Amino acid sequence: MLQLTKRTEYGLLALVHLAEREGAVVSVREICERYPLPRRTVAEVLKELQHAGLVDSTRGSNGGYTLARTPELLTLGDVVSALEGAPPLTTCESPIVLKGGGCEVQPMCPIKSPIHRVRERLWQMLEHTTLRSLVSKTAHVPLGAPGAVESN
Amino acid sequence: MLQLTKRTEYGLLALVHLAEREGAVVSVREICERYPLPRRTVAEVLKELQHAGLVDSTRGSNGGYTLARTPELLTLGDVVSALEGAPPLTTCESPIVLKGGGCEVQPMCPIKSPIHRVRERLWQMLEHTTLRSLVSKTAHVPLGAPGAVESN
DNA sequence: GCAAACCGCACTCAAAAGGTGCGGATTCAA
DNA sequence: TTGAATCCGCACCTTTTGAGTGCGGTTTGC
Repeated sequence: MLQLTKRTEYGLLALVHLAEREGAVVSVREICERYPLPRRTVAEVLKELQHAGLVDSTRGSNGGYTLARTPELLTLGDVVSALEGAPPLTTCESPIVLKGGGCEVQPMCPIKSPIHRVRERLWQMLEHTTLRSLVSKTAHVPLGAPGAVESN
Repeated sequence: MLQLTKRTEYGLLALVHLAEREGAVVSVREICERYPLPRRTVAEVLKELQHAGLVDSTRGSNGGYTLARTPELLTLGDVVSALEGAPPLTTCESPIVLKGGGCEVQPMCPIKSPIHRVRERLWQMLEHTTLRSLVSKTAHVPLGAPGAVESN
């Protein structure tokens, strides 16, 4: 499906919240008090984002996460590629080949190259959408009412 | 995943082949002799495309499919929306809402509107990619060697 | 009549996505 | 020093979605 995964949504929401808190160390708990998301899954996503170098983690009692870069330098492309991998968009390269030597020999199957163009345009779009542009227009909402999800 | 489904690939390949044959009635068998695709699944996809009005079908012995419109008027967006449905890109509208009234009351959750922008741009891209642009640059290859897949 | 093609329901199988159990390590503060 | 809050990491389960097939039927041309 041409759709972002829930994990990517969670990651975006978490990053938006981190950006709103501007450098503060933010715990998973706080994020899940702001948004009704499953705590464990969000934690896993943050961990992946940390491994990808998008956020830094602080362990211990007052630990949590912070953005590793400014929101201007964090793009949707970074998030998607960290959580879903670079998008192949089709599996054309692997199984589907023209009979009698098509894609393999002559790298110009009738469908592959246009799809590649679509993919590249999509990818450019993702890479030019910064986290800042996802935050800037929205008021800096103070912490909302508590109530995480894990307890369900 | 930010990726087209195999069915969409099959549909595109089939439509490209239909376009190459310029109005001829093309059977599923012929398509599967051209590309090593599972016959039944391709048939199912063609059927869906027919229900969506993208192709016309002819029943009987020399039956098959033809394009319902010229390749200039058939877009990637038509194909994707016929086979995958209009892309929501996120499920933001349904389950994820800000606590204490966010998306519901004030339709401006910090993540929804930018995602919508991304979605719309992607959608525009799909709608401006015509089947013609997927075919034009490739030579009109004559029928290749036979050999469908169903027999596997 | 027979073969080739499309039609349509429903079903199975496999892969992906989403989420959780459980124990551990680290840090802060009382 | 003890305990609570936090992140860490592996492995597992459940649900959803995607891909493909069984099987019988209908339509059409030779």
